[in-house]
Amino acid sequence: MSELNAVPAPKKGRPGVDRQYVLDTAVTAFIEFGYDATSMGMIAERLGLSKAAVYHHYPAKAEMLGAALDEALGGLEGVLLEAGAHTGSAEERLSYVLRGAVHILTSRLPYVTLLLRVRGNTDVEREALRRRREFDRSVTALVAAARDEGSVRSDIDPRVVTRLLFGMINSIVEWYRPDGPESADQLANEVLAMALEGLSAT
Amino acid sequence: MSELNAVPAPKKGRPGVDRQYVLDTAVTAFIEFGYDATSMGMIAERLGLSKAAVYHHYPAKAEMLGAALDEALGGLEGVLLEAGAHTGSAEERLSYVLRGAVHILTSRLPYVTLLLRVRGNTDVEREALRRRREFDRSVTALVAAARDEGSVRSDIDPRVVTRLLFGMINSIVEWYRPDGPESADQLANEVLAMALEGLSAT
DNA sequence: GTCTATATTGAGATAGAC
DNA sequence: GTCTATCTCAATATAGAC
Repeated sequence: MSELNAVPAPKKGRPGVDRQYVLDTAVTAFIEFGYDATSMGMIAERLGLSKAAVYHHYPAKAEMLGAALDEALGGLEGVLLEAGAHTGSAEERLSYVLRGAVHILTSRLPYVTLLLRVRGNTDVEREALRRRREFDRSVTALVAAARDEGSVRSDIDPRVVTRLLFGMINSIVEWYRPDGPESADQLANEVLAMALEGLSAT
Repeated sequence: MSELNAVPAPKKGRPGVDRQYVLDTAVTAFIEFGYDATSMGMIAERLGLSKAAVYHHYPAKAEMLGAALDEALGGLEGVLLEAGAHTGSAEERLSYVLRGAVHILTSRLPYVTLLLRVRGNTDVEREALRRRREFDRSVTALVAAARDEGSVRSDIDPRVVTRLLFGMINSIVEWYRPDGPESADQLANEVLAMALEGLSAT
């Protein structure tokens, strides 16, 4: 994955920008102003280009969104695949998924941020929501398996548990900053601790 | 507070709609399509009125948003005031706030949903964010007090704890439906259990 | 690969009649 | 309290030159 907010257009040869740089600039603006409120003119201005030049790289605003959402979903689906390859207990696989989700969330922060704001008003958004629901279903199955093992509390519906867990995890995008005082690993440890053991003093 | 999605314009005398009905119709649309993507024309259409008639009730689209956000923030600030009036331990006051937040969230669901999507691009939104941050600060202080009491874990920064707690709580707006199988009280119990005790089987 | 210029659509908001 | 008609502005997207 590329660095977002990188220095201007790190290209050799001809001046101008590449697709990735256009995408990251657009994503940054989408997050700042919201997707709808971000005009192609604003993206063009940030790139130092005309609107028409932006359309040369992406044929529509919605395709930029689609490319960004695919980065986020691909990462999360990858974590699930890796967890499925493990041979340990359901609890171990669940922990792996939760930690992996935090990792994807921090390493692909802008893309996941965008994914979590999608509401499903266009085809691109609906397809992203479909993949996200599929991810949720898989995690819910893992929670149910861990409950059947006896390693996870059984007094709350696995669907509710999963939603609350990912409510906690996903909220990280609201405040985590890669240049902040906290490393991604440290954050993942704290999130796992809160999720597994809760708030109360032991 | 009024019922959202109520039956059409429950009014006596002249036909026509009142401010509250206009607001609730607008809020429902804002949630469905996003604030920016919702046009005054769409709101008018749902009301069975012309755009001009909508402007008779609210002088601007932003004022509808402001009124909705005030409903949400007023509720949360009220919980904080009530908690401050209690004389118990910090832990008890914190539990009261968490439970009260879940209650406001479910009883004023559309307004809180809107609040949680605000990004701060207009004056109305920035003012709402300011009040929300103030609320967060108060809760963080309560978490710190509970930690000093020894009732809350001390290995994680109170600010991180507060953010994760409200990440979990706020995520309820993404899936809770008042007509669903779960009562608001039952949900509050489950959320408190997950927040305090965590996921692991005891 | 980038530009200027423009076609086209729809937005928020207002005027003034009924 | 509601309407029709309209103003003004900005959006997405395209045409065609360089």
